[in-house]
Amino acid sequence: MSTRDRLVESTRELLRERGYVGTSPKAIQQRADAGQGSMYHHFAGKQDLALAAIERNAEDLTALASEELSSPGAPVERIATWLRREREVLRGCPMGVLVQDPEIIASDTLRSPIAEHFEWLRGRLREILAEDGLDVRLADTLLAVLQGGYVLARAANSTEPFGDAVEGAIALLERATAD
Amino acid sequence: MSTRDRLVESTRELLRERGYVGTSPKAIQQRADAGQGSMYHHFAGKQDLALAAIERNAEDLTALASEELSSPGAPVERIATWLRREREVLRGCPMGVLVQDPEIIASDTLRSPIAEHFEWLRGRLREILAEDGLDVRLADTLLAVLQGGYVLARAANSTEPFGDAVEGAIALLERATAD
DNA sequence: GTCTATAAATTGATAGAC
DNA sequence: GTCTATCAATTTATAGAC
Repeated sequence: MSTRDRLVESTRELLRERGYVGTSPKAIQQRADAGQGSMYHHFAGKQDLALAAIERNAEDLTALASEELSSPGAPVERIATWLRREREVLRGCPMGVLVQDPEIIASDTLRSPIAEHFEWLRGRLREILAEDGLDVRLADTLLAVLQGGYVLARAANSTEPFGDAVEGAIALLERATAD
Repeated sequence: MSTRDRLVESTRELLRERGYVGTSPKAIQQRADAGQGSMYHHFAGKQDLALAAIERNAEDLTALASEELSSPGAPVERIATWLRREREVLRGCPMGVLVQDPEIIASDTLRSPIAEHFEWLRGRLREILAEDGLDVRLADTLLAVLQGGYVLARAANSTEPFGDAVEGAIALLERATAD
């Protein structure tokens, strides 16, 4: 992996672990085993690195969700497959955590790619819900269950609330479909 | 308001706006119009202030939810009242945002009061769901919808996803009750 | 491309006078 | 109780040699 790539991967990890405000250029360099000069050669600064990390996050997460949501099966089955994907819940959602960071929210440059990712997911879920004639607002409900599940799990320091939240939502959805 | 109280209120605001990592003692003092010496007289340091702020958050939020969830009306109606309470969505949940902060998650002292608050809410919701014979796991689903709604709203810089998530959840719940 | 030096500002306290 | 001084460490770079 190139120095540049190591810097981006290091930033992705640190953003997830410590947020944007809590991540220092120095920490990024150390984890990437790169020097100060090297980092500033490849990137203009902290924000530039964060942008690259967020864009790579978006690519990865879009690819995963896209595949799950397009698999064969009934609409609700595909949604359940996506919701039940194994996640490192206690580490937080790579995108969701960022949205709580004051400096990311204050910067359209950094917030936009995150907003676009959620917007894409929402659109894809709406299409699938519409196949079954379900209320398309449920796209936001399902996304919220996932993001909120992470929050509850971290508060409790346990993955249990995440699992319960997801299973509860799937059960409600199945009942709504059985008409 | 006493200097001590102003310091706590100042900390509550800053924790919500900027998180724990992003909040400096200096900023707390300036917003509270208190000097350095004054702050360190009343509190042992940043963590001590955060603890006081979190505890006051918990008191306020518990009082609000307690009242809404105990109002007259059917179980699902009471839950809907609580979910539909007007919130300053784009400012984030005073408790939920904190849970994404690396130093709060790393400190049991700071995380515990937050965990207890969610635990209390979960228990209260379970009691209410049980009244209608509903799956008690839905307590976590509903809490997650709320917390996730905040996340989606902040990502989109719009309150719309929050409203859709909540209304979608209420609609599902009403349908599940109509048996 | 990578390295070292330098730096102004901020962070989170402590010390001691009033 | 409140104030000012001081401080070691960190933050986020920039400059310029190699």
